[in-house]
Formats: sequence, structure tokens, C-alpha cells
Amino acid sequence: MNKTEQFLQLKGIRVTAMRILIYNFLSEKKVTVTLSDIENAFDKADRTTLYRTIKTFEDKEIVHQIDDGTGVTKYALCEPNCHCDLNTDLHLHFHCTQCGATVCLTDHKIPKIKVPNGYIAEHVNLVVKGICDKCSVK
Amino acid sequence: MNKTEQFLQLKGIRVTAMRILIYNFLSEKKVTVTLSDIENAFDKADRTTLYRTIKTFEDKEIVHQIDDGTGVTKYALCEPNCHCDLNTDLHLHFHCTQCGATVCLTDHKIPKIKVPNGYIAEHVNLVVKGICDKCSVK
DNA sequence: TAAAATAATGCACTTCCATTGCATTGATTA
DNA sequence: TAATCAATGCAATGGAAGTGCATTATTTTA
Repeated sequence: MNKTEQFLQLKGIRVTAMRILIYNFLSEKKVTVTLSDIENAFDKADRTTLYRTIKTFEDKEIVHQIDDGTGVTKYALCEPNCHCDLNTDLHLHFHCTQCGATVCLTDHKIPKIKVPNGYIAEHVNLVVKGICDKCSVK
Repeated sequence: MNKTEQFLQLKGIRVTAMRILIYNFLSEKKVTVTLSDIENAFDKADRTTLYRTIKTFEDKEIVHQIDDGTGVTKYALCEPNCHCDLNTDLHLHFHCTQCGATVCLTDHKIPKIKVPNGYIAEHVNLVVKGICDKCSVK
């Protein structure tokens, strides 16, 4: 049993071929991916399976969703100690309007946000749009 | 010619009955609205007209889009000196997970966000989720 | 280890929202 | 007033998300 398999088992889900493949696919990517990206990478597999695999990964805090404002949900592997549900360890996401890539800037934590009296903040989503490092040098 | 009509003309678009109605509808709302909300308020009008009216308002910086992560695009009137395209005057949005309302917290400006070298930030979208003031007192 | 239980996968559908083409109606301008 | 251009309405499309159910695979336990 290799690292990926051990990891999935540790997370309390069944280790299947599909899950190993999708997990490895995600870990190779430096940018966030859409369901369609995964679909294109595994055109033999059914869309629903991929969809539900990602949902399972989300539930088990293996991946997190990113809403970058393009209208399509992006996904990325969580960091080792990520607790996406909680108000901790929130990093920001950058969406490049040129190449369309969305990346996790895990080193850039989100500053404390003040909300008015009576409001209770539970989750923060911060997306910066602009030109990424690869596109800005061209 | 009243205030609304003057305003629309100032923005460089034709003043039509539909546009006046939609503008007034938006200005009465304290929360952001979806296209469906507008549709329900004007069930005599065609969906496409409402859709394109909002798009026109967006182009002319009369309304701005809010992506609160619910998957449905929300809209709200811009503030007097709002330039949504530019990196100025960005306020944050609050989405209440209980009542589903999304409000513009126009008094709460977004802190300067640092991005890594090579990245060029052009726009910032910040959505805080939690419980709003009305729901938290219940 | 075979049978029973539970979970994962695949197929077919459905729903919802966003968007477009085209004809028609309405508003502006020459 | 005719010609021009923009706004509206209708019909249709496309994309993404999500669900029900049958089938296959994996795990448990008797």
C-alpha cells in the first residue's frame, strides 16, 4: 500500500482505483481544476462518479472548493492541516483573467475582516483577479 | 423628467419604462437581488429583457455583480462614485447562510491585499458568510 | 470462505441559470 | 415623415449541478 492509499484510508474512505487516480491527478496540478478538467483527463470514467468522488473528498476535507467568480466551481487539494469548514487557515485565491487559471496562494493568509455589530462571520472567501506571474512576463 | 430618468440619461442609455421600473426596484432593495427576484417582481416582462437590462446597467456601472458563492449571481446598485472595474472603492459582501440574503457592507472597505511578485491584482472579491444581524437576534 | 451488508460506480434524466439569434416593436435622428 | 438604430419578446440552446435507480465492487460477519 503506497502513500496515496494510506492517506485515503486514513481519511476514512474506501480506497478505490478511481479515487487514487483522481487524488494523484489533483496532487500533480499546481492550479485548481474544474469538474470538466477532471472529466477530460478521465474520459473513460462517468461524470457522476467523478462528481461524487470530488464531493466525498470535500466531505472528508481532502479537497476544497474555490469559487473564483467565473461561474464554474474549482477544486484543489487541501493543505495538510486545512480545516476548510472552520475559520482557520484560510488562504486567498488568485484568478488570472488572461490564462484563466486559478491558483491557491497558500502563503497568503486572509487578514481579519471586521463585520458590523450583530453579524457573525463564519467563513471568508477572498478571490483576487488580475494577471498571474506567468502571464505578466509575456 | 424625474431623478431616475435624469440619472439613466446621464449614464448614456435610453430611458425606457422597463429600465425605470427595474432601477427603482433595485433602489428600494436593501439586499442584493437575483435575476429571478426581478423576474418575480415583473412577471409581465420577458426574462431576456430583464437579463439584458441588467447587463446594460452593468456595462454602464449602474449595478454591480456579486458572486456570493451560492451559484446564483446577485446584483446591487453601485454607489455614487463606484467604479467596479477599477481597484477602488471595493466593499465587502456578506451572505447570510440562514435567510440567504446577501448584503453590501459598503462601509467596510477591503484591506489592501498583498500578492506575490509577478502577480498583478486588478480586482478583489471578498464574501463573508455567516449569520446576519436580523437572524442572529432570533 | 461464503453470504449478507454496505458502499461505489454508471446510466439516464432533470433542473436551473445564463446566454444567443432573430423577428418585432419602439424611440431617435436626418 | 421616413430611415435608422436600439430595445423588447419569443424560442431555443448550452453548460453545470444534482438525483434516482440498477449494477458492480468492497467489506464485514456468521
